[in-house]
Amino acid sequence: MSTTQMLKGILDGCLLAIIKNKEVYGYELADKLESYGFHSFSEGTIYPLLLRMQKEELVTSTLKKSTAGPRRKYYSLTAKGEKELEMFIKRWGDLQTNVNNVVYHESGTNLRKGDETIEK
Amino acid sequence: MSTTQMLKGILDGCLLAIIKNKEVYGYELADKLESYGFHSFSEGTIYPLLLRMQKEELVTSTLKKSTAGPRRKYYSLTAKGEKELEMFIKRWGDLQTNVNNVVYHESGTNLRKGDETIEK
DNA sequence: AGAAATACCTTGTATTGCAATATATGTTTA
DNA sequence: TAAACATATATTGCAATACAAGGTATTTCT
Repeated sequence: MSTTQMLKGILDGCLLAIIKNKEVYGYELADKLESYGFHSFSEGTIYPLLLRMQKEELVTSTLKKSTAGPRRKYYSLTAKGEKELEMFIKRWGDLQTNVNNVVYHESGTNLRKGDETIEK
Repeated sequence: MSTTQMLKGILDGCLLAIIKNKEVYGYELADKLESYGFHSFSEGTIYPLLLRMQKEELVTSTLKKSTAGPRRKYYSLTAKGEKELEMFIKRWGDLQTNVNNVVYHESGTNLRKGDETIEK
């Protein structure tokens, strides 16, 4: 049981959320994720994921010149990608609810996690 | 991206939490998880997981007669299992914080659980 | 005896995070 | 000029794990 395993299938949604917020390029995403609290991600994780998401038409990419270094491939969400992000957020909310139900021994009928505000 | 993928590495912790709460047998766990809000789980998921956790000495098992059907293998947490559960709960808390940070575009500086200092 | 429900286990497959490695571009420094 | 370094993308192979499919054994009910 490791953090790596717990991330499976969740990282996609995180990337979609970041890309929706602002056009980003792959190499940038590791730092971006770190700023959100994650440990930095391997490029061997991020690039294959981006290529897969592009193949699935969730994102599009455009090459742009960099101020320093080779060209960057910037990613944007497609309409399909936005839809996928919405579904991810719903599934993520359900997962949080259910796991917290288990951990704190509550029944699954009450406690809706959907519409609460995030407190700091 | 599916719910299946999002469960990877999380189901172990859920089973540990359920077993800690009350001695249970494998076949019972599918229903148990459903009562907590999950869709029911395949036995092909649960049994290998229980065997693995026993091999790792996180749980112990004892066979008991059933009122109807073959004997049931009841599982209990070991001390090591309780420790593992605690670590899971911490990792799960961190994961929730970080993913919610990403989804709602907050910075990761105010960690809810970790209290760990982030270097660099 | 036969059928159905209960209960456990094994095998093979698909998915995915990641280390290791490769390749290419631009800047800085000796 | 060349060497060194940082930036940036991509590929390969491995490990972990949820799960469908299939199998075995026990008890109860007709």
